[in-house]
Amino acid sequence: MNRDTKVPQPTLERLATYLRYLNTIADKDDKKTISSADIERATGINAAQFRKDLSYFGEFGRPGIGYDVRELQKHIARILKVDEVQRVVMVGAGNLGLALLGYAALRRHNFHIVAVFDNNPNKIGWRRGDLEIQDIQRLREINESLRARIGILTVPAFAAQEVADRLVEAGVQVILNFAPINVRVPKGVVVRNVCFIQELTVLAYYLSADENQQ
Amino acid sequence: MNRDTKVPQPTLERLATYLRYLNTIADKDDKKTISSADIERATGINAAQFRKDLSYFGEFGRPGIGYDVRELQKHIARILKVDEVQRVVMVGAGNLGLALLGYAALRRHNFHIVAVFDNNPNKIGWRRGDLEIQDIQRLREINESLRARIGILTVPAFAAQEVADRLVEAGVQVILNFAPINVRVPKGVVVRNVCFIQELTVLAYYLSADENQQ
DNA sequence: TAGATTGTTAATCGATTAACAATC
DNA sequence: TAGATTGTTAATCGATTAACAATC
Repeated sequence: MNRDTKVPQPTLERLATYLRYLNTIADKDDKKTISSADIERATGINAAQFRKDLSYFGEFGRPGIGYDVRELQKHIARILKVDEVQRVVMVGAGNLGLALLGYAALRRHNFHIVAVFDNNPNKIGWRRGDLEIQDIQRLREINESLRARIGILTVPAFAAQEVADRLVEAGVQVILNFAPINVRVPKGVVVRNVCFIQELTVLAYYLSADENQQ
Repeated sequence: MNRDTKVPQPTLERLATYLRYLNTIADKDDKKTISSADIERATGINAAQFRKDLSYFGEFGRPGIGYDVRELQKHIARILKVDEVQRVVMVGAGNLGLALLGYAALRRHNFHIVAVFDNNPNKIGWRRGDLEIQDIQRLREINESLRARIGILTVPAFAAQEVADRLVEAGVQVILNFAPINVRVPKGVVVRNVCFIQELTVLAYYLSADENQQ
């Protein structure tokens, strides 16, 4: 065990990967038990790495046997706090925001979008499923009762910082930011950025040199 | 300089970040020149890190002076191969795919989506802007003339592997995968995964312990 | 008991950063 | 010349992985 050591970011990302994999096999329950070597085969992540990652949180396996699939699944879900519903507020009801609203997998993974905000008067009042797009001005007020602690930011870059400030003010503790800009937040608030363009840009580097011809 | 050493993945990601920042300041041309210390202030990335990152590709600055903003911008764009139009094919015309099609920033960054495919007969034939959704069966044939080398995968997880195979077969060299699954590809093909759920899951870890109350 | 597999320590690897001579 | 800032080397830091005693 390893408590009080800060958990490395890559460990958390891998935990999410293990969990995703466990989710896919937990239903077809041909296998009750799984070894770190199995995990390596399935995910490509080194078996020792897997054991080390878990060691930050406790001992979940049995020497000679392996790990009980269901149990491990529950443990990791618990560690990552996705074992119960997490309420999410979204700001930005553009193309991307609306697409995310329609993304059923979110709810399946316990992330429930409980409110959507925008500043465009033409959009405010629209319904989308069982949600009504609300005025961003009312974010704080409305989240007082909703108490969502996760925010999703799908506004244009120029508006991102201001909206991030509002989210923090409304009690949001972690933010998933789709705007291509680094927002500043107070200590204690965690931001992760998702940026397609950046991903595509990294990929473009790997294109072979002969660009347009061939 | 550092040629022939393999460029670390984090370096490429940071290059994309520098470029994004340079893009934002290149227009307001109050500053002609920028130092690594300026970069650190703006992006949070260590100044030595910045200089080291560039050193993999050449010498772009002048001691005592710094870097010419425009020049540096051009150099990095060139390194990342985003200095000219890159054609992109997309497979999967669901919520997410259609949202990406409407994402103007893509084109602004030289990524041109030149074709969209789906396997749903109800969708095939639809128009979206100047693109018509085409039958996935025709991917290879159509890309023979389009010669896109970047693929975007926005299909459900269960279909992702098969579609990835088709993309590779059609000459795609790099894939941006939005499906929550690790697709296997031949050596030489590069895949990057974008997975909201995974990002949200990592974020959930950082939520303070008292979950639903308060 | 013999075989399998864990959890953890120690060794390795790679990435980050400080320091500084070179140079504008 | 003095001050600023680069490019690169060397030191530091942290993450990955191999090895193995403990244990089912």
